[in-house]
Amino acid sequence: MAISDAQRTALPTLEDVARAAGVSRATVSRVVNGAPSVSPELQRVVQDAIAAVGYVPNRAARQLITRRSGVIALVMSIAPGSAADASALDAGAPDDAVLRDPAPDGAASEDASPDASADTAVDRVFADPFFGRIVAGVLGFLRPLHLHPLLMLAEDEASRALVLDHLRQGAADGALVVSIDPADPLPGLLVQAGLPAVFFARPERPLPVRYVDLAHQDGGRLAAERLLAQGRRQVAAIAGPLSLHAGRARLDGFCDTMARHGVAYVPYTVGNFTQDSGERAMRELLEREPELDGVFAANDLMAVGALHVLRERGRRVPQDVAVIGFDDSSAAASARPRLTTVRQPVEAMAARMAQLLLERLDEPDSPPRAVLFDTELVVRASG
Amino acid sequence: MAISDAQRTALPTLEDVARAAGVSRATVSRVVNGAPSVSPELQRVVQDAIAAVGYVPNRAARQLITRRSGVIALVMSIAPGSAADASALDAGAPDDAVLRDPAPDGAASEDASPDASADTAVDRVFADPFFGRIVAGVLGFLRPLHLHPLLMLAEDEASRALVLDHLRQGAADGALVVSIDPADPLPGLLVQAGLPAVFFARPERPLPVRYVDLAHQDGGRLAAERLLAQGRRQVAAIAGPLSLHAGRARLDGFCDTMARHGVAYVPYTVGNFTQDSGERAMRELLEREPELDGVFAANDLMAVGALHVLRERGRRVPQDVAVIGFDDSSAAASARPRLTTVRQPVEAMAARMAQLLLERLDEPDSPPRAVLFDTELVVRASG
DNA sequence: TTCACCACTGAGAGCGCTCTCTCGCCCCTG
DNA sequence: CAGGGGCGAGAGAGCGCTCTCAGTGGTGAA
Repeated sequence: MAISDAQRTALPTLEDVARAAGVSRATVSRVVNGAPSVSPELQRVVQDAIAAVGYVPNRAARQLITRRSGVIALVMSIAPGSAADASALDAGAPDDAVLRDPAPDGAASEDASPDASADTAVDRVFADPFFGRIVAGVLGFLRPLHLHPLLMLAEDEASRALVLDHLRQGAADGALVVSIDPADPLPGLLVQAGLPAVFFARPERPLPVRYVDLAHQDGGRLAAERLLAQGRRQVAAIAGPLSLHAGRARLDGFCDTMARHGVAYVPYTVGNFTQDSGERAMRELLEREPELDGVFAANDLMAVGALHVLRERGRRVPQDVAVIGFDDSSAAASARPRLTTVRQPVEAMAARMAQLLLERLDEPDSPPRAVLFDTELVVRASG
Repeated sequence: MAISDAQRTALPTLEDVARAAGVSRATVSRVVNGAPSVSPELQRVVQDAIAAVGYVPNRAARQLITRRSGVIALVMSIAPGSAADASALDAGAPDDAVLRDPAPDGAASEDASPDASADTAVDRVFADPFFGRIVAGVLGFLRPLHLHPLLMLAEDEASRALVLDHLRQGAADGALVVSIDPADPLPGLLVQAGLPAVFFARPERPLPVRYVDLAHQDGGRLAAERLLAQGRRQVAAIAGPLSLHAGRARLDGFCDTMARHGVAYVPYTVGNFTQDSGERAMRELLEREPELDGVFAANDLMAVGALHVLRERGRRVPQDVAVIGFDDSSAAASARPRLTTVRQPVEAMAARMAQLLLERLDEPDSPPRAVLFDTELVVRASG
């Protein structure tokens, strides 16, 4: 990895600007950084000189002394063998067949896929609409502040160490961590290293950290109330992994509310938040409870899977069976029938997460705080 | 934005390690950077000292002299009023209704969505599965090299300037640019500024740049051949924006192949790559050609929209009408019936794009090159 | 008039690292 | 045994910036 010499042709420095403007380096620096006290005339002169020589400040030099990089790490943390034990599933439908184009007609095309991507946990993370929403939320908040997120992935011992090192080296001023594994050691490591971090969803093991989270239980309640209001009494649930707070709480909220209204028995199956697992779960539930008239899935992807199976089995939605999802992801609106779902304001949560980190950066000694977001029921056609 | 003083408690520097090891700063530096010539004993001593004092190199100091940040910018560039003139559509189905939870039961929850995100072009970009695939591909390639992508968004004059400034300031060594607007000035600006950049898809206006792209036309041909092989002759197409090369070429490849096989008339409608536009297009096509028996959509999202409309209209897929999509995105596999589609190896393309950038960084004077990827037909159930 | 006090600007010391240059040492050769 | 070559290590000069501290000139109060 050589040095990019090409246009290293001596970019202008503060010194150059100072010379051009006939002032000192310090004065130019003051102007560049929103001068607290530089006379208007000099300010003009310096501004002109900056424009004339085409000066841009060198981030590295600035960071060296200010100890601020102006970068925020966005860490997607997925430990292998995690709650998403989905590795065995969905590796392409069995009926898939790839017809390779035998002879590209003359074009100098190159088939350059060296390490053909196996469909790993990693790919699944980025394929989930959840990821895009997080990014959109973070970016929306950071952009006006002229900050940018550095995307990092932690999936094993090595990459976790790398993330920690990068942070310690000052590659970023702090980390926004989306951890989707209850046994993930990263949160603990970050705290231990004293690195500024804010989490999406509370860590599974209690830690004195800042985080944003959702009133999951309440979401489950909303779904239950909706089904109850429709007179559904033979309901079932497709839960998320019970090792995750989100998985347990959504289910609990649903079941508790049902129980409170006299529906004591709520059969459920555990999925892993993928569409395929939703399909499997729905099949199993129909097997067990052929008469069911309502289903609550702990996320939209699983709900969509349930929708497919119900259609395949000739059940009409919502006439025969009502289906309620969770998240209000893009999948909910594009499903047919459109999915009634419990909204999780992911973008707003992600934005808030970023805001919490900046607060922590500005006031290192402020006590850790958490922000809980409320859910809403988005009523569409499925239930 | 004050300084995070908390643990600024004098991180150990090279100097400290040198003292601890009883050697000079230079020697420690050599060891840290894969010493070309340091005696094994000394190496051991230094390594131990590094571990003992808990040293991590300071990136800023290093970057200041090496002029390498070890960061790659990943720029999503969307000019407003672009090909995706989707602003008018899909802003929530009209039948949506939000039931706000009136009284959260006591919990100290906070409804903190200050700038409630309007569904902007930005959100749409990140909601598209395409984005996740790009990220996954880039990350897959960069990660083993211990490099990280800095995510930037360029959507208007101001943010474009910001991206350019950041690059000039050395926030990143180069840029990977995904530009989804034919009129986007960013590619030109980057070239003009002499900044290292590689593009996903060729710039609409010819520029001497590196890029990866797809044999779009060939993909259209594959789709046509598939339909022809099934004896479909009343075919139609849902095209992408014709202002984009991808939009035109996919359509051209499809129509040309049809023509070559005696199907001279191929009605088509232009969509904007969203599911909604696919639905609208399908409705229009059915209106115009009630007898059609095959549809080629320029991407999977639009194909899924077509699927919905066909079902709604009582057409069986694939018995009555065959549907072929493009991209082989997650939407294709999760649709019902599963979507036959032309695969675009986005992950591999993104990885290659990153590789091209690193090559450019290593050899600034190497001539711009492009890499074209081939398509494949992925046969599933829809056609 | 004198002195304290601003308000503004300049000088200079580093931030932590890399890299060139130099030096010392050992080994090989004539 | 002297001289040359090569290798390993140290010294020191910055990279471009910020920030403290000192200095200058002007003003108002004593």
